[in-house]
Amino acid sequence: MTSEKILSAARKLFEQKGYDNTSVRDIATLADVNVALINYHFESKENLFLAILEQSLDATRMKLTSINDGSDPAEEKLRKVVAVYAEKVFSHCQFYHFVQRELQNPDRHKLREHMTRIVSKNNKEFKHFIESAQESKEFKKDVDVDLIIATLFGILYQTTHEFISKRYRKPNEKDDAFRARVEKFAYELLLLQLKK
Amino acid sequence: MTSEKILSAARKLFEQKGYDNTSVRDIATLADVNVALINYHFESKENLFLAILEQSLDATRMKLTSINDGSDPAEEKLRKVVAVYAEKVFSHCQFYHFVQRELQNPDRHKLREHMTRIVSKNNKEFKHFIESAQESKEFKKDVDVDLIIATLFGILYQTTHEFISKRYRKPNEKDDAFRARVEKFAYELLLLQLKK
DNA sequence: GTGTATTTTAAACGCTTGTTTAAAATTAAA
DNA sequence: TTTAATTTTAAACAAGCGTTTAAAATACAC
Repeated sequence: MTSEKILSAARKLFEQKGYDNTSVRDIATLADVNVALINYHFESKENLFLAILEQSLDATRMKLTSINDGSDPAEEKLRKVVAVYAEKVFSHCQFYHFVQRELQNPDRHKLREHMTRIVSKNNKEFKHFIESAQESKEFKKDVDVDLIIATLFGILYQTTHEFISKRYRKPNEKDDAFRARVEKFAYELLLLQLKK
Repeated sequence: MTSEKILSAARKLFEQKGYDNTSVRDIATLADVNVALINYHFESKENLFLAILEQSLDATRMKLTSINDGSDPAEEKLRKVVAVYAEKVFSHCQFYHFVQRELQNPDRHKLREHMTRIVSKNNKEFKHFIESAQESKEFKKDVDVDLIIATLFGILYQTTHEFISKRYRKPNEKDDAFRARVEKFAYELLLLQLKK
């Protein structure tokens, strides 16, 4: 019970403000528990964060695997994969931006190492999807798979920056309309690169 | 003299470690000056950062304007614009990643407001380039200009994440070879979207 | 009900942060 | 050389951080 309260408060705050800007006291206040309980249940702030990250990325990977294992044509699988990532990034954009940024912080060795390990499992699943669609000759072979994956993430992360959302958003465009536009744009751009 | 020493030390550290992870004492040590001199010359850490950001973005904007004012065909201008941004982002990737991230931190109002103002001047210059190439009928009209710009930044930021560089990089690929690959990929992808 | 483990609490610890202070040193002007 | 203004210094300030402690409260087994 206490652990769950801490986890959910911490997830909310990490997503909103990132790791550095979230203090354990913030978390304790929102979770309505004593500060010391965070260290009692999770040993450290770092451990708490890794627990949350692992939960989140595991859920994503399960979705990817299930798409991969399905019998859709590659085009439809691609659409679904893009949708999964768009959902993830748009719903928790600050959190994922933080993950991205923290991954290149040369200081926090341990945190970074652990994060890289978790993240790369998911990337592998994505790459596997494209490569098997290439083997079944649904996608072109002469493409830079890695840079295509980077392009998708790049578009999603870039458009979810709050300031850029406003800038790149059409006037009076609603959140979900904007997300749909980005999703469609990314899907079509990727398909144009991949489809034979 | 002292101001310059502080500026150059601060630029180096902000680029390496971001804003939060750079303390004024770090800066003072590297610049070999007393800590108090930072506040004496720049009033605050925040002001110091903004001074550096402004310098850097002004230089970029000048390059963009000069490309815009040149007489190259739109295709060549695009290649040059991509090169300018690739140079900027690859050479100072941690710094720009931090700027991106900090721009969406809802806490630091003042810093964010000031940064947005500086950044948006540069984005406007970029958009202006594409739109004038559309008017001269060198580029297609029915494209989502904002999302195309977002795509370029997205690719550059994404591929410069240190951990992703390693992941997306071909085995044994050198830094400059990787950058050239990304630059070419981005240029061709954008051209494919824009060219008639 | 008694005794043992687990959980929670308030308080403090040690450290780092950006900034300020007031005196000392340096520079420039008269 | 004297005076005033500028720059540099060491020290301290106040606030925030993650974490630890030792006692109090609660839960659970026998």
